[in-house]
Amino acid sequence: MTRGIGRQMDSFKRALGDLGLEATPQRLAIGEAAFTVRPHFTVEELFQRVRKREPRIGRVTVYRTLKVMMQARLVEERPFRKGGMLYEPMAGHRHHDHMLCLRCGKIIEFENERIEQEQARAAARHRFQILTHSHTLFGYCRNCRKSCCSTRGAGPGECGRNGRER
Amino acid sequence: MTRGIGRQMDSFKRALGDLGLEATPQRLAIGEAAFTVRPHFTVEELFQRVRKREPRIGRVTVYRTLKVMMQARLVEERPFRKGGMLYEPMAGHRHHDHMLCLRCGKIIEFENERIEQEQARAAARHRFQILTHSHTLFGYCRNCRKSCCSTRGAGPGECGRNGRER
DNA sequence: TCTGTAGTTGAGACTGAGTCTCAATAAGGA
DNA sequence: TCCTTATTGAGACTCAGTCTCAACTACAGA
Repeated sequence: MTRGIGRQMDSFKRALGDLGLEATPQRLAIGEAAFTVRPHFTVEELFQRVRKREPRIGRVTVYRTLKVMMQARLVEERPFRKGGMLYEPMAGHRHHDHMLCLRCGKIIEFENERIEQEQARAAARHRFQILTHSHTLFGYCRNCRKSCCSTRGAGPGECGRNGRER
Repeated sequence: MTRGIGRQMDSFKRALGDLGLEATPQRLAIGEAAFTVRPHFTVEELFQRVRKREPRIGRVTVYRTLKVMMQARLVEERPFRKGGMLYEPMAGHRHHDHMLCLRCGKIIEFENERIEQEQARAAARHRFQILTHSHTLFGYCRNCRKSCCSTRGAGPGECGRNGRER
C-alpha cells in the first residue's frame, strides 16, 4: 500500500511549487494521509487520519489541500453517494471505473479499454472535449446477490464494506 | 415535450397503487410537474413549478414523492454536481449517458450500445448484478471549447445552459 | 351526524457537507 | 526588529436533505 508514496509525494510537492504554494507541514501531512488512507475515502476519514499526526489541523485546511490535489490531478472526486463525496488518489493507478454495491458498500474497480474507446468516439462525434469522466455501476456484488434472496433488508457491512477487488 | 405525459402519469398512478399509496392531488401535481419541467431538474426547480399550481405544497412532500417515483423507476438521480442532485424522468426515454459541460452547464445525452454491452460483460465477470448505472463525461462542449482559448474563465450561461442536444 | 382510524401533509427543527470570513500565526526579507 | 505576505484554524454560515410531530383528510362503522 505504501509502495509509490515517495513518488506521489514528489508529484504533490512539484504541483504545489507549480501553483506557487508552499509545502507546509500541514499540506504534506494531508498529502501523505491521502496517499495512505484506504483507496476511496471521505473528507472526514482523511481529516481523522491527519489529526493523528497533526492534532491542531483544521477541517478547512483539509478541504483546501484536497482542492489543490484535485487541480493537480493527484486525486479525483467520486460522486457515489448523496451526502458527501468520496475521493480517490490517482497517481500510480491506471484509469478505471467502478461498481458500487448498494448493500454492503463494497467498491469494485474495473478497466475496459473498449468502453474508453467508445466514449472517446462518442465525445468526438459531439466535438466534446473530455477532461475526466465518471462511470459507475450500481447494484449488488457477488456476496450480496446471494444473501439478497434469503435475508432481505439486511444492513450493510456484511461482505467487506468498501474493500477493493480488481 | 408534453407528448406522452398521459402515459407517464398512468404509470405513476399505477406505481402509487402498487405501493399502496393514494393518488392525492399533491402527488399528482408533483408527478405532472416532474414530467413537464425541463429534462434535468433540481428539487428546487420542481418545487417552484409545483408551487404555481399548488401554492400550499411543502418541500418535504416533493422530496417524498420524488422518492416514490425513483422506486417506481420513473425518475432517476444524476449526481452531476456537488451541492444537490439533478433528476431526470425516465419513461419514454431510452437509456442514455451524459456529457456535462463544466463551463456552461450544458448536458448532452448520448447512447452507445457497445458501451452498454461491455459494461454488462464487465459486471458478469465480477458476478455483479447491475441495477442502474451512471456514466458521465465531464469537459467542454463544442461552443465552450472554442471560446476557452480566447476568453479564459468566463462565467457559465453562454451557450444554452442545461439545454438538450441529442 | 359523530367518532375513531389510518394515511398524508406541511412547518420547522435538525444534520452534515462544504464554503466564507477573519484574526492569529509563521516565514522570509530588509 | 519591523514589515509584508502566505497560510492556518475557529466559527459562522449556507444549502440539500431528513426527521418529527401536530394538523388535516377521507373513509368506515355506529
